[in-house]
Amino acid sequence: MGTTWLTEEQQRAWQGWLELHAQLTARINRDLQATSGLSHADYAILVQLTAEDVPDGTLRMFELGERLLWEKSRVSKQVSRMEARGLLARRDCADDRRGSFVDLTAAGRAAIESAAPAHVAMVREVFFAGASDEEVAALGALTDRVLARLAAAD
Amino acid sequence: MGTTWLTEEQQRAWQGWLELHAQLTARINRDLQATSGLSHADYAILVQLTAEDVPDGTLRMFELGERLLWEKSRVSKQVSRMEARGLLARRDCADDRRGSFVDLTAAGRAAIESAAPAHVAMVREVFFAGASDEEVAALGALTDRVLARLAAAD
DNA sequence: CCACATTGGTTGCCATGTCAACAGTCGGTG
DNA sequence: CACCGACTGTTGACATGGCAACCAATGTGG
Repeated sequence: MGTTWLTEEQQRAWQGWLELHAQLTARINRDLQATSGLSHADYAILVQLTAEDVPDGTLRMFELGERLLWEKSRVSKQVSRMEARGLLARRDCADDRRGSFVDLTAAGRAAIESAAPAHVAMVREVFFAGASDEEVAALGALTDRVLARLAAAD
Repeated sequence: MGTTWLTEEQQRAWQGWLELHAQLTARINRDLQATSGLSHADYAILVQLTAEDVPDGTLRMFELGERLLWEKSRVSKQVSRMEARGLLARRDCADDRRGSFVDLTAAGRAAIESAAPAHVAMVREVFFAGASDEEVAALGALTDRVLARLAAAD
């Protein structure tokens, strides 16, 4: 007996997933770049620094990494690029002399405030428009389940 | 009146999508790399060249690009890398002297035949295990709809 | 038949991501 | 206190992807 392959339905769903993944990422980056000059990675960092539970717009490098599930080197380089563009500022940590704070600058805040409405609108119009509550719930359930399996196998 | 944001449910679903996207991609690449030394991009190319409608394991460069929805430069570079590893071979096209065929080599066929079972098993176990037919159908419907919207807005 | 747009493919430059190595710091334990 | 392992962050080497410029070949309208 041979390998168990995917059913026809699964095959289509999986291909659809992969294609959607690629197309949506491309679209997000293109839109963000065009409307605000930000990459999706820039946007993700700015979202964290303007989150409700970050009232002062400041996080430690490692906190950014934990929140975004990014490698520390990725955070470091991303912050460096954004710092060079004036969106962020590094600040030494007095308590732990290894550490660095990342502060949102006025320019950074302006950038995400300018980018967010169009980005959110795009997500709503492309991703959620026409989706029933049941579909959204099903998607949520699927992602939670798959993420749990991914985490379990690590 | 302000911007229309996402509902709580949509917010969670969207964050879940983004995280799933990141985690699943990482997992796929790690697994493929570990079990067969292939990247997901390698695998995608090999899948096309071993597709049922490609009986001779040969495609033109541009056909690979169309099937995968990849930029031509991406195809070119990917093929170069795989050619250097002996998984593929380029062959000049007699009919159109600009063109190149890409031929699957024996090593390339062996590589995907060795990689596919574990990869498919992982997809089944992580992505589809525990999913009802309704969930798979809902996912398929969602991807089709979003892809249509993405295509429409281009 | 010729001028010109189009197509197929490659290349260079830049941005980004991973991994591994490193440097400095902290903290707990003997 | 001294040591050693864990933690924080940076860097360099390398792989990859997008974009634009480019070359060569094709085909098409006049």
